[in-house]
Amino acid sequence: MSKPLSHPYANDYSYFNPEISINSGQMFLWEKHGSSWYGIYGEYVLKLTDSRSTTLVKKNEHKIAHDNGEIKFFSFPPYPYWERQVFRLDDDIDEIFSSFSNDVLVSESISKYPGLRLMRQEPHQCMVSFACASNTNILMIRRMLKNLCTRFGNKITIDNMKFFTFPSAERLNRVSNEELRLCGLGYRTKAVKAVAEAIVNDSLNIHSLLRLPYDDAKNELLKIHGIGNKVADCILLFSLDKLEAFPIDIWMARVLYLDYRWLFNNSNSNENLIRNRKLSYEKITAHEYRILSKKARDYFGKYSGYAQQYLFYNARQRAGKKW
DNA sequence: GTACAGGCAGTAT
DNA sequence: ATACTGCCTGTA
Repeated sequence: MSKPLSHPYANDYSYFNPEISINSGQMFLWEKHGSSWYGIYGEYVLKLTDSRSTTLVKKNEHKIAHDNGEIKFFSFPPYPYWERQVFRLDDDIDEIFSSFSNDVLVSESISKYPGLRLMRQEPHQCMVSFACASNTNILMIRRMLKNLCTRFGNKITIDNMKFFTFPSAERLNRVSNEELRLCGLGYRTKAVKAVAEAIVNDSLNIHSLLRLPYDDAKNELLKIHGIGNKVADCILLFSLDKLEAFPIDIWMARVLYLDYRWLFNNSNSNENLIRNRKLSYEKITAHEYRILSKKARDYFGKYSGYAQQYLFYNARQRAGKKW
């Protein structure tokens, strides 16, 4: 599944920072207890303990998937070397970073937030998560997803704490719309149901989506009710290995309009687009999305998604947001 | 009360 | 093709 680690930091986990990566808004179901993070990854509960800040690492009855020096990685059930998969340690981070060396803001953000990385999510969970993400805020998304897990997931006790795995597509597809709605999904109920149904009847096949090129995979996703441009790009970037995806939410639109205005100065029609925008609080139209997306992806290149993550995090920090 | 939050689909131009 | 509008829900 994962390539062997070949870059210079292959055995040095200090170059990525789980704390900042988990907290950068791309993931929803991770919680910190003590010096450990616990994350829901489909049917798994992942745990990492940063023993750099503590002298004692608590031994427990769960299988140690991997123990690599300063940060210890566990999972239940066992999932050996999940950190390589989830934290994308198979990416050539030096090549990725150097591809942005001409861009001041991304380069600054890379050195300003050391250890921030993209994370690779479980695809079904990622699809449902972002199907819940339209027109709401991150706290609400977390709540909806936690509700889905506690109602329909499996309970696993770790370190005397209860965790609930993410409900499978089969399970969600069997659940009635009324039951789903009780999780606080509102009108997103239909979207979640559509995702679950598409996976169960195989009109969405994760294996083939992984193999398809970006555009084709995106077109498949867009056929699902509740999945539009932004949600599709999030799914492609965060779970289907399409690093050229560049999700544009309201925050990224602000970044593009404020910090990358010059990108749109070439053509007159794009000038109008910018001038007509009152300020950066309007919702993004489909037309706008297409133009912004093309410009950004042409400019940032095949690792656009990484640039997006740094710019997004920087914009949120700049605004003093704490999720 | 009412504005707002990591968009989207349906409908009208 | 592009623009306009309503929408679940909880919080400020």
